[in-house]
Amino acid sequence: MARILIVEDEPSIQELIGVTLTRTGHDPLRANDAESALKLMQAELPDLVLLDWMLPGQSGVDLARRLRADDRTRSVPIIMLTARGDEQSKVTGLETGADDYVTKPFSPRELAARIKAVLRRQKPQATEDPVEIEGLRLDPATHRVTANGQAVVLGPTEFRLLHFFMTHAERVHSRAQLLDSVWGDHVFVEERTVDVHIRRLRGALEASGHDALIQTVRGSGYRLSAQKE
Amino acid sequence: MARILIVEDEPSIQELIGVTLTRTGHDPLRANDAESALKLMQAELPDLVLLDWMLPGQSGVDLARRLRADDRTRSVPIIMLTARGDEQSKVTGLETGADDYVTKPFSPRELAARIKAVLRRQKPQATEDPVEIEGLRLDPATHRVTANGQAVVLGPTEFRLLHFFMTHAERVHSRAQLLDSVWGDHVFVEERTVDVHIRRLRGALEASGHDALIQTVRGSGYRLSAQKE
DNA sequence: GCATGCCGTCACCAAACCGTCACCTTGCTG
DNA sequence: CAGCAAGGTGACGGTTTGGTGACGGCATGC
Repeated sequence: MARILIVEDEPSIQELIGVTLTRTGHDPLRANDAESALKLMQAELPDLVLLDWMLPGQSGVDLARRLRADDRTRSVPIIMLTARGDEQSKVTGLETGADDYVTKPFSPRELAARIKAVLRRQKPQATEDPVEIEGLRLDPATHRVTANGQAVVLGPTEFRLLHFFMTHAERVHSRAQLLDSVWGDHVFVEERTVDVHIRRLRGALEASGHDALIQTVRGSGYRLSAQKE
Repeated sequence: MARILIVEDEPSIQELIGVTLTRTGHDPLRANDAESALKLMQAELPDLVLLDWMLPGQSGVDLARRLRADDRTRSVPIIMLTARGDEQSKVTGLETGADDYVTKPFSPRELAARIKAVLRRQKPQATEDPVEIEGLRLDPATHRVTANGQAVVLGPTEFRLLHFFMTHAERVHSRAQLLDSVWGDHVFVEERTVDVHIRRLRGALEASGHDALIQTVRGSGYRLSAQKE
């Protein structure tokens, strides 16, 4: 149903993705590098872009930036394919404005699920643009969050956690969802680990003057909310 | 809880997995090779398959491919057990359609965690839409009920109870029906417990300005109604 | 090698929530 | 209007859930 552009230089992976997409009722377009991807998009905008982190010539990150900088392509959601375990790239990737990440090696089912989720999330659109809430500002380059001139340094995990909250504010997220979105697929940690990071993040935010930004919804999870209740 | 099929020719490992599964509240089925596994699945589909990479006769990889090629078994998630940790076999494993892999030797804890993760991903979030009625707005995404701009915090049970009332408004529900729908059919609690929760819910709604929304029908049960009578 | 920082896990504590009961109020029936 | 049945309500332990401090492991940098 949906037109999905695959930008991936490795033929076998491109093929695997293509088959998966077709089987789940999508319409795959293929490109091997950034240039041909751009050319394809000139003709008609796809509904979603699957973008490999590493590409020959221009990297996937650069391409993502270009897509985000162009008014015409800004609204097209992007899912990044990245090798796993690279903390730095995960954080850098946040700058590019990708909507989701899938770490290689990935399962076709996992990929399909995330595509579905991103496409569904498109409809309400409206917000979830840049990261700008409550005077909070995230700086991916330095892992810092500045608030009221007060800057606090966060650990990588807390940084990604806060970033996720800021791009999905007001909604309640279960520990499972947070593990999925912030820690990533294929990682196995206890759900209670989320609690601890929430606590550390709260501590950091508090130190920067913001209080009670992250609320607990008993039995359901956590939420970042602008208004205290 | 979940029926999990173990396909593993080594008895000691099969036993270890079986114990682990039972301990984590699952229901293990066992098969020693691909053929008996297929036969077992003919009878009833399991919720998940734990598949050894190496099997006598037909390898686990082949079995995975066969399961993925068959419409009937395609939806069953697969976790691969592989002896070697090398990246290549992991990639291959996922290409065959496995949802995750665990490398031997594995810790029972890791296995349990991955099973949980895969099963969790199977049923995605129930993406419930907000329900709105008579100035009341109940939004599962934020887990909030707002009335006239006033947000009220509810406990989990009260939340489910109100949700049920709002999606089944204007009808009278007996305590038995409410226990069935809100608490679940396998829970054993006194019917009078419903009364108490009704009271708590009424209190919360009253605090938000809404009064007499939930009416008592003597001898029959309760009803949520827009117009007061 | 040693120090540092981050992370995941655990043990323990506090608070929230829940089911039940006892007792009171309401409403129906004769 | 007496008597009874059904529902309302406040209180109380028990259980579950989340908060928090501490600890060991691992990686990184010196």
